[in-house]
Amino acid sequence: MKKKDMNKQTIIQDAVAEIILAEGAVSVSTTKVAKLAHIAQSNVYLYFKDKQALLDSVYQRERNRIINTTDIAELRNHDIDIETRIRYYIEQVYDYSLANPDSMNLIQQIKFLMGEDDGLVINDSPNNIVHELLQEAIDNQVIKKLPINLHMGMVFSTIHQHTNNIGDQQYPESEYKFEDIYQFIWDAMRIH
Amino acid sequence: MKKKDMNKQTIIQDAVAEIILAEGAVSVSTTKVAKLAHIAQSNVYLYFKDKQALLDSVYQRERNRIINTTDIAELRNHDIDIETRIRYYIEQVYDYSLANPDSMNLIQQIKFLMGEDDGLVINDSPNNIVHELLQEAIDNQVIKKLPINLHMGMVFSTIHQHTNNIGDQQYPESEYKFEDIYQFIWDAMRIH
Amino acid sequence: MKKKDMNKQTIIQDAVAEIILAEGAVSVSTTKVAKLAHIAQSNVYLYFKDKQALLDSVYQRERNRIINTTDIAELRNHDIDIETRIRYYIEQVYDYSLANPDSMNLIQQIKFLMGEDDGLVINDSPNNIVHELLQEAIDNQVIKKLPINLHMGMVFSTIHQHTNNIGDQQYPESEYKFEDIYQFIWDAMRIH
Amino acid sequence: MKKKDMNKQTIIQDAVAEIILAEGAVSVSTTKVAKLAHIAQSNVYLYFKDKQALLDSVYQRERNRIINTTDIAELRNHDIDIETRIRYYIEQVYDYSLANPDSMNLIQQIKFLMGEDDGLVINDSPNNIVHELLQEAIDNQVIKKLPINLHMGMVFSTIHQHTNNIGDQQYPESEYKFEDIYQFIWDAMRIH
DNA sequence: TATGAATGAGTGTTCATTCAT
DNA sequence: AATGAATGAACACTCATTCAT
Repeated sequence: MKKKDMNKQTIIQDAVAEIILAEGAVSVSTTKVAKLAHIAQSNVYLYFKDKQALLDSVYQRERNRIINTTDIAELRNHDIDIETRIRYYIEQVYDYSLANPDSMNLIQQIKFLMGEDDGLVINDSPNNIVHELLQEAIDNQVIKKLPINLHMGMVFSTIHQHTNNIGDQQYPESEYKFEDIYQFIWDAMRIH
Repeated sequence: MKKKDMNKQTIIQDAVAEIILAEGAVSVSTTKVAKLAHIAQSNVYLYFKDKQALLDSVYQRERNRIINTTDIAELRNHDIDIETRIRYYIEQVYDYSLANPDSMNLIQQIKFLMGEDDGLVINDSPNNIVHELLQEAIDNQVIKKLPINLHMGMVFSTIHQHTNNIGDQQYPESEYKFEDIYQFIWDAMRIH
Repeated sequence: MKKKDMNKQTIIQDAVAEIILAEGAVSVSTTKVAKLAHIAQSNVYLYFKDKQALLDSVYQRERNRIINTTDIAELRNHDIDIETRIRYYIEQVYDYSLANPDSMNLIQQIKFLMGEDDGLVINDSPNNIVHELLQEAIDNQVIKKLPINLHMGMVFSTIHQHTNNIGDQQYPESEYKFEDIYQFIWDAMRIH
Repeated sequence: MKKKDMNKQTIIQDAVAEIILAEGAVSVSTTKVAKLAHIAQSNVYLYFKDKQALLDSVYQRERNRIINTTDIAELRNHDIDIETRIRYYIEQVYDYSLANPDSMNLIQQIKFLMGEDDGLVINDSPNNIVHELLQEAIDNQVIKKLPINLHMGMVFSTIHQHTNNIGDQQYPESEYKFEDIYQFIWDAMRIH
């Protein structure tokens, strides 16, 4: 049993994630979580201050997964052409989203539950790098002078929609190449 | 009091809308609705079969507002250049969204609560016309051969994000013209 | 439409009876009754003081049906042999029960709801005649010296059970003759 | 306090039984049960899945009481004369009913609430033995060839009525001996 | 670390009844 | 005579959270 090695924290977080993906974030309750994690209900409060903290932690775990999976450092590498760096960024979001379709859904669900309405656009330090990158691109007149969250939101929502389409088996992954999606996004962003 | 003229149905729906916009769809409860509408809780069930029906009705009311506000018929007018029709469609979404920023948020919130994950993309008859339009555009090689919900999702999410930015006073409405937003969207869609 | 001739009282009572037979007396509510009778809920109170009065009236209606259907007078006819009169009484209960199986169930259901636990044994004036008859039979040492409600309860419960068995299609009505049932009952009552 | 030793399950079940006997099964509500058991209403759900499960458990508890109190095994002992075995069976029902008058009422009330209309005749394994016994008696022409539930219903309803009469203080227990009741029942069943 | 027991506040929903029209 | 609107009380059930052990 793999589960034996995991610590309880992780088991609980997994339960939360499972419920969110199956029934939506609204349906998460300590009762259900405990049942799914095979622990006592009160036990949840041993590992998490309250339900909010629990959801936060699941959210953060997913954020970290992204950060650890993707290579942000390169985005700051000014030796690389800015257009290339943006493409690299989009590619990473694309790869991550296809490899971890649930991850994006989790983040979206939790953000929605918490009442944040900027969709998948996340404002934390790793994303600040992206923010800087896009700001730089705007300043250098590489991409359109529009609010940065419009640029980012478009990247996320497009890729996420595409990933969900595949998950819903609307078409096979092979139907569209990265290049197709990238062209769509990049055409929007760039100055023609 | 304006409210005196309205019938109770409307008053209740307004209460629901108010709560959704202030606290999110998750927070809607018959208790709160009744309190805000200044009626007894049980009274809600005089006008709506159950909570689901209540939410549905609020959703439909918003849908109808869109349908009645926008001019779908023209989108089918084959005398008009297809590119112009798409531009016209985007313009309508843009105008509606700016004029009724809450409307989009209501729809989004209710859809989320009901567990539909295609965001603001709506699959009902008026939207089928849009669907047809975009399909025609794909067939005529006017826009990129990509899933239609990618095209539509992009229209909605971009405009909605922009509208929310204005609502959050991140910048004044005057900061960006329709043309700016349109260019962003259209560049993504069209074949270059 | 027959219903047009009936007065509302009757229509309402019919609705109550229908609900009781289909779902049990517990399920009777003014809401359901009104819906089934195609009248406004408040209208019920135009014809009946309250729910209790409504149920009482349905009960009484059934009682009267029995009284009007059966021939009690003969039971007091001392020109007739007492044993014959008892047989006649049992025969009448039997005939009525087979002809109106719902009637007995209605009475039973309503009595249950009202918390009277003497089953189908009814203590009102027409039954007092039966009571007298059986008392006379005890005094004359024709039937066993046992509480009269034991005698009566046995008559009712046996016949009612038999009727329900037929209703449940456990066996066809033809399977047992009145004589079979009568023998069972009479053997219990009489002194051997 | 005796109650301290009992576990909560039992306390709750007792509360249910008390309400049923005092006000009828219809009156059982989690609110009342909790109040009587001196616990919070929500606490009921700690011990019972739902109200149905609660009622079932009270029913089963009573069934088990009967099963554990009575001696069914002997009824199958073919070394004993069949007539004697039936008498033994009736005696056991009689003894149990007098010793536990509430028990029968509880069972009757719960069965009625659940919409089972075969009265006190119970179709579970211990009663199958009685069923077998009576079938055997019919086959051997010891008792009348009538539906078995007519035989059993008569045993139960007669004894139960008698017990209730005593409970209602219509007459003292001493007024009638078992032999009197038995004769009444047995005369009905047997072939003369 | 772990649990079961406990609870008050809240959920959606149904009910019998009243009243103005 | 008839209705629609209104309501407070009750219902079964779920929840997040606390606490003693």
